[in-house]
Amino acid sequence: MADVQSGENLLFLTDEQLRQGIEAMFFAYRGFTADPDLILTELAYGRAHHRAIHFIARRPGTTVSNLLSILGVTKQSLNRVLRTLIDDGLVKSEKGTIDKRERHLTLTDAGHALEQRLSDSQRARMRSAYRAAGPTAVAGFRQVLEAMMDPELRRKYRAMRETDT
Amino acid sequence: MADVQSGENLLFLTDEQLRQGIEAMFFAYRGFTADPDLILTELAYGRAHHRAIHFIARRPGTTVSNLLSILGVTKQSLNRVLRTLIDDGLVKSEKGTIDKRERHLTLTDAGHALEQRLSDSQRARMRSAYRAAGPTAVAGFRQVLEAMMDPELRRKYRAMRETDT
DNA sequence: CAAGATACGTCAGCCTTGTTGACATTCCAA
DNA sequence: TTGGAATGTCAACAAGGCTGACGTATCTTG
Repeated sequence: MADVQSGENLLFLTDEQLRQGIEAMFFAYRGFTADPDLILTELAYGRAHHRAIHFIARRPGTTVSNLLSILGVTKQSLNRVLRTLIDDGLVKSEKGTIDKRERHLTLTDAGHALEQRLSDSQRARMRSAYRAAGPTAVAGFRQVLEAMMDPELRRKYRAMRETDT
Repeated sequence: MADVQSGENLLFLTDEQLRQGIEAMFFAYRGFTADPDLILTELAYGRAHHRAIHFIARRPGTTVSNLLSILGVTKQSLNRVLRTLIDDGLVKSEKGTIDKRERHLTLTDAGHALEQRLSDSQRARMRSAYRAAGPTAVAGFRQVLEAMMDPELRRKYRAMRETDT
């Protein structure tokens, strides 16, 4: 009985099941990025710009180094992207008043407009996937994704949730 | 009553919930690729090599054009990767016997060895995430991911599952 | 059989986005 | 006042996408 039970419960841990999960992640991520990518291409931006815009929108006034720790890229890489966004008038960078070394990043009106377009398109797909799968599935989806993150990123992810739901 | 019910059922569709799902995908995908990336870096390969190896292992004897349709890249891009894998003796390319225009791709022993290393490391994380979240969550995870795919890729994903579970 | 389509390879060049390394500036804090 | 942190920037490089063009077998079809 214990054998049968554990056998049944662990079926989802076979190598085959795991591999299917891996492939599902691969294919789903393509869908996940497909819609914003269309908009970005049209504007000669890339995913890096999207990511920066997303997290600046999420945390207005965030600093460069905070953004770096979330995105996990080098400052040179981020800076190149920020440079174009600032020059194009989508992002505003302001010296900190408390700590004047820091730059606080916010979206301009144009930045907000683009952010809205991008996240609308991405949310549309998410919404239809959520709707198709239902609330229980969505809860499971979130649980597995969270368990898959590196601890450090999970911490950041959760912190981002708490502060402003 | 109908209002309350639909309100409750649709809570998982608020913009905030959707955005959290989007961020979860972003952070989880980083974890998803982190472990194989370590191995690949050490061998001077990239994710593109991993993807090719994965799907060749999954479908031994697959053709170049089939791989192209799964990976969604240009033949030039794939060819660059395949070239190095063939030259390094990880992949074997053989003219088709029925249609001699086709090249059938298989892994060599060395190719299998690397594939094993890569997928072991990726499955380990998957397994621990699955274990932490439990079977119900995993079912939901898979459902949402499938619903998120482009229809064409969902077709390919399902086809890959059916043929050899 | 001739003509067109298909599968594949390859050359050349371009872009985005990541990397390392080096160096300057500004400013906080001990 | 001095070390270190936060930021910006220059330069060079690589992976891995892309387009366009061209060539060569090999099927397929009229």
